[in-house]
Amino acid sequence: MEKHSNKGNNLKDIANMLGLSVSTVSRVVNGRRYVKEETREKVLAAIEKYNYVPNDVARSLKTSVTKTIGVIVPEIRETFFTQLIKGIDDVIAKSGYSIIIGDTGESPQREDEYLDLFSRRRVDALVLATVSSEPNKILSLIVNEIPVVFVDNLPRLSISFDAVLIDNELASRMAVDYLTGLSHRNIAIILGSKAETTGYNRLLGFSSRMSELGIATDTALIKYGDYKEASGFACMEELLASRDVHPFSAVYVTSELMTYGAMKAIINNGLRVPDDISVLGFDVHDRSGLMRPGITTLRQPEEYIGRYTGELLIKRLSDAEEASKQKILLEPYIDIKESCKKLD
Amino acid sequence: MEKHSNKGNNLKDIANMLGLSVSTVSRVVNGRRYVKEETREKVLAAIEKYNYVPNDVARSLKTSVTKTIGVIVPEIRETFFTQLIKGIDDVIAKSGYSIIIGDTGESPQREDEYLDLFSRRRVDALVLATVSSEPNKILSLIVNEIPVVFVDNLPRLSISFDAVLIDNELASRMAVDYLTGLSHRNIAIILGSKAETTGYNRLLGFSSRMSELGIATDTALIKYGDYKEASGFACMEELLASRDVHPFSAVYVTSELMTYGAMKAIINNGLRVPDDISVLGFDVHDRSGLMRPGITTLRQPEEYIGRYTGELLIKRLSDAEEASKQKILLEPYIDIKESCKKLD
DNA sequence: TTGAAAGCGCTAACAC
DNA sequence: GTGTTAGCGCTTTCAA
Repeated sequence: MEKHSNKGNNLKDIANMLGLSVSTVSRVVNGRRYVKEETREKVLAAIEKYNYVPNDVARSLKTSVTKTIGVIVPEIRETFFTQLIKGIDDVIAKSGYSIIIGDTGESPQREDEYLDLFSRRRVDALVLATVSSEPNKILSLIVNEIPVVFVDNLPRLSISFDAVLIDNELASRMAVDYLTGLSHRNIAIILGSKAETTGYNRLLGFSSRMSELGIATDTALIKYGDYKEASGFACMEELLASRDVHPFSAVYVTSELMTYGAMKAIINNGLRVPDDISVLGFDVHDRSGLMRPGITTLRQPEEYIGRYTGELLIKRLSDAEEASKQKILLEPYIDIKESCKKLD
Repeated sequence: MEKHSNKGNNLKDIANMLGLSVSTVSRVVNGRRYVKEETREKVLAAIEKYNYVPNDVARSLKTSVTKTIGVIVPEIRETFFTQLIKGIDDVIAKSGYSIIIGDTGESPQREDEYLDLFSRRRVDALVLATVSSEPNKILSLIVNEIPVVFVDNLPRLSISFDAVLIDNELASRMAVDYLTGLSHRNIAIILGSKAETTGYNRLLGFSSRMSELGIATDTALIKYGDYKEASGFACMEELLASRDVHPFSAVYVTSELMTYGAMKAIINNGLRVPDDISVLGFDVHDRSGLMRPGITTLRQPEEYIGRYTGELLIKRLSDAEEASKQKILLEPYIDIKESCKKLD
C-alpha cells in the first residue's frame, strides 16, 4: 500500500519507466490488440506495481463521453423516485454508466439549475421528473441533442420526446371500475395539482369512466391538494364536513401521502375504514405489511419504469441513427388489501 | 432556441467571434477581475446569444477538481441510506458538489468495483457504508489522500479515518434500560452479522448493560440473522419454538426488516404484540403512521448523519491543512409507540 | 486590461 | 507492433 508520490500517476510515467510510448501503454490499458504479449505483461506489471489509475476525466474530454446520467427528481426520499433510481441504475450500471443525482425539492428553479449544471458536466443523458411548467431549458437541451427521458410527469412541449410512465388515465378508470364493482356510486376523489399532466390525466380517467358508466359526479366531491399529507387530511376533513349534503361511500386519493392524511382524518372523525368509508389509495407503499387496515391502492410498477427508462437510455446512447421518440406507457395495477368494502 | 451547430461551443469560438483571446473570455466566464466592463458585456452577450455552455470536464482536467462526491451504499432503497443521501446532498449541493451513486447490492466485490470506478472518475471524496471485511482498496484510497468518510459500518482498519455514525453500543444500552424499566428481565435479541462493527457493537451494548444490571443473559435468547425480513421471521420462530425452555417476555430486534419479520412470526403464532410479547425494533420507519400496533423503536437521526457527513466532507475538501481524522458519534433515540408494555 | 502559450492526461490517426 | 503527434476545452502563469 505504498504511495508512489508523483510516479505512476499517468500514462506517460508508466511509459517512461518502461521505455515505451504512451500509445502502447494506452493500448494495453484499453485492452486493444497490436501489442506484443511480452510488452503487455510488462505494462500490466508496472500498472500494478505503481498503482496506476486511469484518468476518466481526461478520457472524457477526449472522447466526449462521461458515462454519466443525470437524474433529476423532486424528492429522492419519495419511494417512487427511490425505486425509479434503483431500476435505472440496475440497467445502466451494467454498461458502465453511473447516476448523478439532482434533488430539486419540488422547485422549478432548482430544476433549471440542475439542468444547467448537468449540461456543463456533460452528462451523456438526462432523466427528468419535471415539476416545471415552463420547460424552456429542457427544450434547448433536447434541441441540442442530449437524450432526455421523462418520467412521471410530462412537460408541456410541442416537440416530441421520450418518456416512460404509467397510463394515469387508465389508472383512474381502473379505480372507478374497482369501486363501482363494489357497488359504490358516490365516490369522492382527492387530486394533486391538475396543472401537471399526472394529476390532469388522473382526473380525466376518473371523470370519463364515471360518465361512461352513467354515474353523475358531484363536483363537490372533487378536491385538490398538493400531494402532501396535510393536504390529504384537509381535503378529507372538508369532504366529511359536507357529507350530509354531499354524501359518499368511497374516496379515491391519488397520491401516497395524501392517502395517509385522508386515512387519519377519517379515523380522527371517529369513523372506520372500510366500514364507514372505503379508501382507495395511490402509490401506497407498505414495506412492513403491518398497516391496519391494509390500504388497497393503485400502484405503479416503479422498478420497471426505472428499468425501461434505463433501457431506453442505453438505446439512445448507442444507436447512432436518429430514432423517433417514444412514449412507453406501462400499466398500473391494483394491490388489494382491506380498505375497500362492498356496499350492500 | 436555435441551434448553432459548431459555433459557440467553446471559449475559442466565442473569443474568435469577438476578436478577443480565450483568456479574456475565460476571465469573464469565471467572473474574474481585470476585464474592462465594456468587454465583459460584449462577452456576456455573445455567450447568451450563442448559448455557450462551459465544459466542466475540461475544467476538471485542468484543475483536478470534479465537484463530485461518490456515495457507495449497500442498497439505496433502504430508508436509512435514502435519508443519508438526502442529508449529504442538502449540504454539499450548496457548495456546488453533486453525488454520484454506487449501489453495491450488499456485495463486497461490487463495492471494490465502485471504489475503482470512482477513483478513475476522480471523485473529490467518497462516502462509504462498507460491507467489506477486507478493506484493501479502501486503505489504498485513503493512503492516496482521497477523503473518505465512513457511515453506518466501520472498516477493520489500523489507520485512523473519518466516520459519522450513531453510538451503536449506547443504542443497545438504551434498549436494555427501556425494557428493564418496563420490568422485563428475560429479553431475547435478534442481531445482524456480528462480523460487522454495527452488529458487534449492538451486541456488546446489550450484553454489557445486562450484566451491569445483574441480569443473567440466556445465550439461547441471542439469535443471528442477516438483516433481511426472512431471517427476522426465522429467528423469531426459533425463539418461539423453544420458549418453554428459554422463556422471554420481550425481544429486541436490531434492524428494520428483521423487526417486521419478527412481528409477523409472532402474529403467525397466534400471539399478540405487546400483550404476549413486547417488541423493540431498530430503524423502524412508519411514514404512514398507520402501522398497528405502532412499533417502539431505536432510531438513528439519519438526516443529521447525512448533514454531518456533508459538513465533514466540505471541511476536508476545503481545509488545506492536514486535519486529524474524527469519528462523530451521534446519539440514537427511542421512538415510543405501542409495541412494548410494562410487565406486572 | 489583454494575449500567447504551456499543459492537465488521454485517444487516435498516421507513420515507421 | 510501436512511436509521434495533434488535439479535446480549459486555466493560468507570464509578458506585453
